[in-house]
Amino acid sequence: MSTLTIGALSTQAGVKIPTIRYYESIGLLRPPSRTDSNRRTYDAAAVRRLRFIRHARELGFEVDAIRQLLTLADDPGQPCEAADALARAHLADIESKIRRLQALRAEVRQMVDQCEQGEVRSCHVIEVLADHAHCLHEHH
Amino acid sequence: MSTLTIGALSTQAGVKIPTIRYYESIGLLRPPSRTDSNRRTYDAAAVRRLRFIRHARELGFEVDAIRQLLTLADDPGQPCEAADALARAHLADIESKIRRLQALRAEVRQMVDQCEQGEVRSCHVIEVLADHAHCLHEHH
DNA sequence: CTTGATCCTCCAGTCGCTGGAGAATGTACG
DNA sequence: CGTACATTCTCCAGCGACTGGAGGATCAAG
Ligand SMILES: [Zn+2]
Ligand SMILES: [Zn+2]
Ligand SMILES: [Zn+2]
Ligand SMILES: [Zn+2]
Repeated sequence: MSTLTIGALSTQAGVKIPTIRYYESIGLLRPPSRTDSNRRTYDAAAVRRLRFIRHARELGFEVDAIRQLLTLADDPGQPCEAADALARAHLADIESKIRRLQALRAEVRQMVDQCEQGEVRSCHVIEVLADHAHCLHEHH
Repeated sequence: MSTLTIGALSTQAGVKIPTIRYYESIGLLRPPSRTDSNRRTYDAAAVRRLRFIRHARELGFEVDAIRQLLTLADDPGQPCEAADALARAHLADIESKIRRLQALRAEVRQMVDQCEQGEVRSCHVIEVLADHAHCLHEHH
């Protein structure tokens, strides 16, 4: 029955100690048992749960989505529709972020490319920023 | 000499009133003159400056970079090197964000595609989240 | 027994806004 | 001139997802 200190959990899951406490405070991690001197003690299930959370965060899922995914993961008999819907929504979100960034990249690239390394007075970077009419696309 | 109320400035520049006050508080906009009853009064230069700020924000520049860009724009005789460096740095930032998002897209797409709409027990979405070893790439 | 590592709680800061409370003006209409 | 409504003022709290510091308690090793 190996129990872990918060420091050991932190190392095993690759999550900083204040972040672990933060996850507990927002209800992502259940409050663990405590020693007589009030220190948190974790078990192997907590490591799995925290790794799940960290991995989902690395993949860009928001905390609220992770909360729902954890609820589903806790109940393996259910249909996985809801989980897949969350993942698809996240995918759509990523794709829209990519599109936006690609549009920005085009604008900023053009600014940079057209600069002739002269005075600020005639610098294309400053000109474009001062007037959206110089942009390639109507909307950003 | 037409002076503008904060509401008129807000309309002309497309920036909300609390945001204008916020920009003033962080030193992006200079404190404007005031009426006898303490209301802010703006001129045409303020409209240009605020439009510049808003456009730079839309293009993703951070406030700190905008502060530097404004300082440069105020001094048109200087070489534009610094402005271009800021723009290039921003471009590099956008590009790295795009790369990261494309990696995430690949992972999440794979999760979604491999789901067979069964039980949570065997759902690929949940499996991948629980174990990074299922991921396509080592690092996210 | 002392030192240094680890842990506890609480609170403030990050970034770029956004919005609400409560009070003071400004403007328009009758 | 009064009244109603719109606009503005300042101050402060909240978003999301942490991060880190202060100040104090406790643990493990020599
Ligand atoms: Zn230039
Ligand atoms: Zn533009
Ligand atoms: Zn599934
Ligand atoms: Zn992974």
